[in-house]
Amino acid sequence: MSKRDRKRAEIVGKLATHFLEAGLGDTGVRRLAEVADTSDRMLLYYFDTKDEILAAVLGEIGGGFTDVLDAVFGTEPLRPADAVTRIWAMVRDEATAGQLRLWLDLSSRASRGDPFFGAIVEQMAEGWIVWLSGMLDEPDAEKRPLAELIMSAIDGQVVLFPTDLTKGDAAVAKLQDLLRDL
Amino acid sequence: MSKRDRKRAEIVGKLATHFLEAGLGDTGVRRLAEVADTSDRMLLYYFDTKDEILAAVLGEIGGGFTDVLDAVFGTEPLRPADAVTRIWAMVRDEATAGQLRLWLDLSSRASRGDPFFGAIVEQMAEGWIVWLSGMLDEPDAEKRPLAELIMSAIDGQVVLFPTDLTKGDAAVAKLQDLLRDL
DNA sequence: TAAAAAATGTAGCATGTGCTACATATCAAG
DNA sequence: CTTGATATGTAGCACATGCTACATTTTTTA
Repeated sequence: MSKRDRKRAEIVGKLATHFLEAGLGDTGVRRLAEVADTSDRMLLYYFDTKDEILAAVLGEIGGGFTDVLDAVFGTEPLRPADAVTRIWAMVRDEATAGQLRLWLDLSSRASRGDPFFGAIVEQMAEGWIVWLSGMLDEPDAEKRPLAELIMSAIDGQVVLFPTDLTKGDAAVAKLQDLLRDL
Repeated sequence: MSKRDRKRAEIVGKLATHFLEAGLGDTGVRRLAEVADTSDRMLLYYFDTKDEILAAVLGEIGGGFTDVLDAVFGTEPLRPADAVTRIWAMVRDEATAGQLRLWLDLSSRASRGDPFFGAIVEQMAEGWIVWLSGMLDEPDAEKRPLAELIMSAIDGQVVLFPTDLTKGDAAVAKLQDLLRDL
């Protein structure tokens, strides 16, 4: 691995950690440089453009995310209601909150028409959905719509109650009720 | 009402309309001035600061929001699956898309801890939920959790598929399936 | 060890931002 | 009509943005 590649990986790692903790926030190159313990000059030496930096970092976050999921969950099949229990517990956990905040940030930028963020969100959403639908103990034809419903209901809590996720408990419980009859 | 107050109201009105149609987007003073048919010089003559402008506009939007909902829908009771049909149609409509985009914007800012945006989102979320639960033809105890679930599932589509809401059709259909057995 | 290549610092450009100083124009009150 | 307040245009400041030109140091290679 060339020095360039190592440096890029190091920078991406530091920025990914920071974004997960602090949300997307200020993405100015001078600020990114601070976070990565280098100078803006060097950032733009190792990367061609600011967008390339963000793409690399968000790609890393998106890619590493399903690993996290696999680590937190097993890979054994789950009944839908149980999957909801697990995912909701994870989302409610403060350690995961940064990722959700980040997700909201990305989506809102994507929905403003920014094609760069649009592509990233699409990729991440697909990752979540494929992962979850693979775990569901249901007929194949039902897996994907169910996974999409569960993911959207969970994400919806973040939109609806961004300042206090506990308010989402009732809706999630209701979803589990409905899913238990499957 | 002084001329100053009238001018302020006029500006706030134009900006609110624009934000509801186009999302928060570019909030630079020069752009806001264009939208409000005036100059940046005049915007900052009638308002002390850019933040004061945004506060006034978002306050206006938050306050008048349930009126918009009542105007679009009637007030007759609906079975949950039918409510989903109507709301989803409304959200899928391009004319409403801006409101959702705006909501996403506000939520993402709120989730970063900004108390001003937090309050607005809370107000809007509560408005939607109360409005929807009032329309549901269900036992009282079930109304609110159901309304929250429906709203969150719909909002979740916007987070999951910000660039192409049609992808949310399958999940919404699944939700309707589950609700039909109630 | 000399030459070539890679890495890094310094300074700055062009554009965009929120906001303001200053000069005028318009209008109401005496 | 004069005068003072209100309203509006023109120009620009100070700072932030992504990015780059140029010089210099450090490392690699022959």
